[in-house]
Amino acid sequence: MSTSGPLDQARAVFVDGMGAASATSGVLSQLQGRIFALLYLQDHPLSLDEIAEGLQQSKSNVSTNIRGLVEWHLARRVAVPNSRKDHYEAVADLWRVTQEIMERRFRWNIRQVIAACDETRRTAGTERPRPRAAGSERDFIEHRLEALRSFAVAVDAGIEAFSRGEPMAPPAMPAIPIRSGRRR
Amino acid sequence: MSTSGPLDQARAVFVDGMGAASATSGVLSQLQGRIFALLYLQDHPLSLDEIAEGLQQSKSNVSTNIRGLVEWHLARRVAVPNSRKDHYEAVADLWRVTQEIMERRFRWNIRQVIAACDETRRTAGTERPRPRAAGSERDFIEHRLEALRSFAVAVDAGIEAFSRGEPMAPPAMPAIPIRSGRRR
DNA sequence: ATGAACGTTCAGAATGTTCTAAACATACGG
DNA sequence: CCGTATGTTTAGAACATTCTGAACGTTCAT
Repeated sequence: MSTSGPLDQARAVFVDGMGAASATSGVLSQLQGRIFALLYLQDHPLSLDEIAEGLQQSKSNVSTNIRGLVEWHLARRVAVPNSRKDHYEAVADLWRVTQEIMERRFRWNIRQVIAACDETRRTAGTERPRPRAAGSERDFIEHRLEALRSFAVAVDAGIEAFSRGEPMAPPAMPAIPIRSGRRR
Repeated sequence: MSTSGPLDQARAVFVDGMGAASATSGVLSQLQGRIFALLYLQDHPLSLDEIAEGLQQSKSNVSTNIRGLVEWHLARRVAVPNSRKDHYEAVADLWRVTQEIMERRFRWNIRQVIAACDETRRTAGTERPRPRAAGSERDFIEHRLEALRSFAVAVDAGIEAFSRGEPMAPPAMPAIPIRSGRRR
């Protein structure tokens, strides 16, 4: 068993650091961050058991958490020739992944805000044509809702620009030699 | 007591919607979102008790949660002339607030990633000059760390651009009549 | 000084999340 | 068909977060 060469030690540092970052990211759990980190510094796919053993977690916990990673397209399940086990590798194209997270997490979130504004306006506006003397207060609310809504729309557009377009030199990741299914 | 006009009903919808959005934002708790929503649609500051009553929460809970809102500069504590109570109002300049959140939350988070890369590199590199025959693997790790690091730096710069500069028409919020310290 | 009006802190209850081990399901080699 | 190897589901334990009411400290009017 290859216990703790200096490279494994480095991996441990990375796993901890990325785990901490993930825990506060609002996107990934700490464990998902740790799994990703472990995979990311590996030049070959790892099996569930290897991951579980490397992170000192139960297989079932790794299994459920890795599903999230695969859904976010941060990891990929790959077949390894002479093994029946599932193996996983980190996705190398971080830009693509980031786009996806922007789309599915942040834009979705900001659209919740937009939807809240719209729904509120509908409630405030069409409840009755002019139920009682509250003209000015109603206008104030309308104004604030419009302000928030247009702001949210602007942010949404901004995220889209950042995500869809190529805002600041997508790092390109020039062909790392991954050797996706190797072994033997 | 002015229980549930159509405007209050609209506020309730808004409070729920923003609460839901906040709960998944990774920045604010649900209750913080609800407090902000309540304040945002009010043309005058509210006291702790008014907030607590409006949201059906204990004063202490509102007290602790509102502190976070004030720290994020989403709400402001204001003095109201003839009352000893603290009063709070929502901040209207959402752009400013968003900048702050970008800075303090997202950029800080991405720098964690950068720091993790750097620390890992230090661990992998200077542990010993060349401890044993693992040349290629070490290079692979170095390469991946550099890829992630430069990506993170690019994203960091992107957030800064989005935040510092004026990316897409900062909605401007043209002078809403707030009547900050009104009453009587 | 005294007491009423406030906001905050704190201990514990209520709720939610994360983790484990065991049961279960599925495929595969004999 | 079996039994073994494997991934997934599930029940509940461990842990964390959120909420409440009571205790506390401060301020202010009397």
